[in-house]
Amino acid sequence: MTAQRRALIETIQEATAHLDVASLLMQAREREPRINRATVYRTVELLKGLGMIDELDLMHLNGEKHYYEVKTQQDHLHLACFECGQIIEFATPAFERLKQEIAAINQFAIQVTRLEVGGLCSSCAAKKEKRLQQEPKPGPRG
Amino acid sequence: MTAQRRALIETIQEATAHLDVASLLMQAREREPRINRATVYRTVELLKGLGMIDELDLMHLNGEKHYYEVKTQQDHLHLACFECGQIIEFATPAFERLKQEIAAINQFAIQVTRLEVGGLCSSCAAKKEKRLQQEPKPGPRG
DNA sequence: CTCCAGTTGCGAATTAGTCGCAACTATGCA
DNA sequence: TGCATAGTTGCGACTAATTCGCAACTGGAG
Ligand SMILES: [Mn+2]
Ligand SMILES: [Mn+2]
Ligand SMILES: [Zn+2]
Ligand SMILES: [Zn+2]
Repeated sequence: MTAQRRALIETIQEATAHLDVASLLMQAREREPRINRATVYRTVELLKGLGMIDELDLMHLNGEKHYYEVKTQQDHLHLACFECGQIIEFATPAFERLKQEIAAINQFAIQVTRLEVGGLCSSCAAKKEKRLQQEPKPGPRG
Repeated sequence: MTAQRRALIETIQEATAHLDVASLLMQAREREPRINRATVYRTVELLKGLGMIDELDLMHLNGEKHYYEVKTQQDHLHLACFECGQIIEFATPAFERLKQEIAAINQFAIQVTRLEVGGLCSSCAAKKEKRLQQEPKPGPRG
């Protein structure tokens, strides 16, 4: 257990947002300035393997980065709004049941699950609805 | 509708495996040699936006690429075995119900869903089980 | 047949992620 | 305490994935 790993783990655990590698590096450096980018990548792989963190795409709303978050007791899924970029987190027993069904039917020993949903949040859907009413003839780009 | 787009769409539709951009480019070139890598990226973005294809990570078992497949009537999920690399596809009404619940509770207009699961397939789980029995004291890398 | 909005190829640029290796350090042991 | 060393790190160069600007091209409407 090195100072670098401690800083990275604490940063992820106390983070309020989903962190990509660049943000993770910057924030971890506030705790421990001697951290290198390569160490972040290596540690993230390590923690993924240990099942301590999950990796997310968040629908690639902001480029091709990956995001990381602590793995908590109950898995949650992520809803990403294509319009406003908002990320909604959501957990439900139905998801837990689905995982059990997947494991049972396929005889598969689940270690990680990742459910990401893209679409429009309620307010953005409402805005788009209103726009369509005002402009009944759709333009060439919908 | 250009020859390039036609070739790319047909290639994805008739593909038997999940295609990354490099494979997609190679296979599409067999139909239409005048295709450039940039066009593949641009077309893939287009088709994603139109909801004609889905993008997958497949747990990044083979590097950081993304994979593409035609979007069919019923969404299916992907199970990736960390040991042998096998990808299992699976569809179930429970997943469809979960999506409806997500949309209803969050008032979210779903356009894309992506459920990926990582773990061990049944045969790899059995092998690991046997290995543990023969070697009761676990090594430092479990 | 003409025209042009939209698409493409090209090649360079950017960005994310990886790697080899020498220097360093946590940790178990004398 | 100090030593040995397995494992970790920083560095910097590298690879791979993706994006971009722009001039040339083309599908298809008229
Ligand atoms: Mn989250
Ligand atoms: Mn990804
Ligand atoms: Zn929104
Ligand atoms: Zn397997």
